[in-house]
Amino acid sequence: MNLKEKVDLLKKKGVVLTIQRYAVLEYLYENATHPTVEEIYQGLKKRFSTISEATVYNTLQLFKNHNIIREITIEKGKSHFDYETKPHHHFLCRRCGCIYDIDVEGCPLVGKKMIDGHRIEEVKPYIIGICSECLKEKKANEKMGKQKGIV
Amino acid sequence: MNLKEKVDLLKKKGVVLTIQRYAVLEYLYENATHPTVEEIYQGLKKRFSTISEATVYNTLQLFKNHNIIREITIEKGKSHFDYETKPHHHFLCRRCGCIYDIDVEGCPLVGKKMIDGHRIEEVKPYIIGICSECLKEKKANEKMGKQKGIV
DNA sequence: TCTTGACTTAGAATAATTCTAATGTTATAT
DNA sequence: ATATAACATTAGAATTATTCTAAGTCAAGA
Repeated sequence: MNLKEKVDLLKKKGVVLTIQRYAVLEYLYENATHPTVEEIYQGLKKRFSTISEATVYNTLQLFKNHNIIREITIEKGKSHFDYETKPHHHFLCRRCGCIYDIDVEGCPLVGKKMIDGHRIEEVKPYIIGICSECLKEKKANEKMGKQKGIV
Repeated sequence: MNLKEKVDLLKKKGVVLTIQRYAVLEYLYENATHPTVEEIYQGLKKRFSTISEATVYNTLQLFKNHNIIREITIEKGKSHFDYETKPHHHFLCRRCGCIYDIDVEGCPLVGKKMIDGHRIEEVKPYIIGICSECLKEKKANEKMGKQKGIV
């Protein structure tokens, strides 16, 4: 869904789109890197010097409740936010901290409504490891004999 | 793996099993409810009045690094710990906060080593919703006309 | 214009976790 | 058996992410 469609959807739901709220949504749209609250806050402060962290928190919570964005909490104590709401997996690189979107073919949970008698509302499949970029680097370093292995 | 097997495994790895460390492992073995650090700490304080939260944190970290236990972080800012290390899914009830173990048949990620060029080390599939117990309660309340629906 | 209610702000409060420095314990080599 | 070094534990301080609070700001309708 593009930015305009989400804005229209929010308006239809009766959500007041203040300048700060629009800026948060726009930031997420333009930064598909799954930013944290702090990153969003720092990014917006450049344009809105008086914006407060509480507003960023409130706005993200508001959008989340309207299913306009998704919250990702792979590492404890740090929330990331995703403009994309279609179900997909996330890969966290333990080395560089980057989060990648992953499409897993044939996940039996996608579209499932119930499991073991429990009602499914949301599925958050997180994968943790070392990303392709870091693997490349590791290999290069080993060739040069600089590091014996990062692991 | 039972308690004795894990204790032996730790000893073989050269980990000193102090009385506090053993107590943490035993607590997890006896409480399969995915307790938080606070719950473990409070539980152990009854027997070891001087145990410190830092020790619980350190010990859990130590066990985790040796793949003796697993850490679960579904909700942001709260870690739960699991004695069971075999790959399985977790279901969090948004209403009562309980965490259930789930066996998902045919998950294409189980046993997979690589995805999109990234190296997989751990898979954490979290499912969020309303558990069967809470669904029952909800239904009962609706019948009695007490609540219109909890959602 | 005035009022009302919702939004934003700055800073305080809270909660989970980590750090620190002092103390206690254990294992090893003599 | 003892000294020593290495490691573990403790209590409390510090840090970090998040939420709360109270005051100020803004916008829409009477």
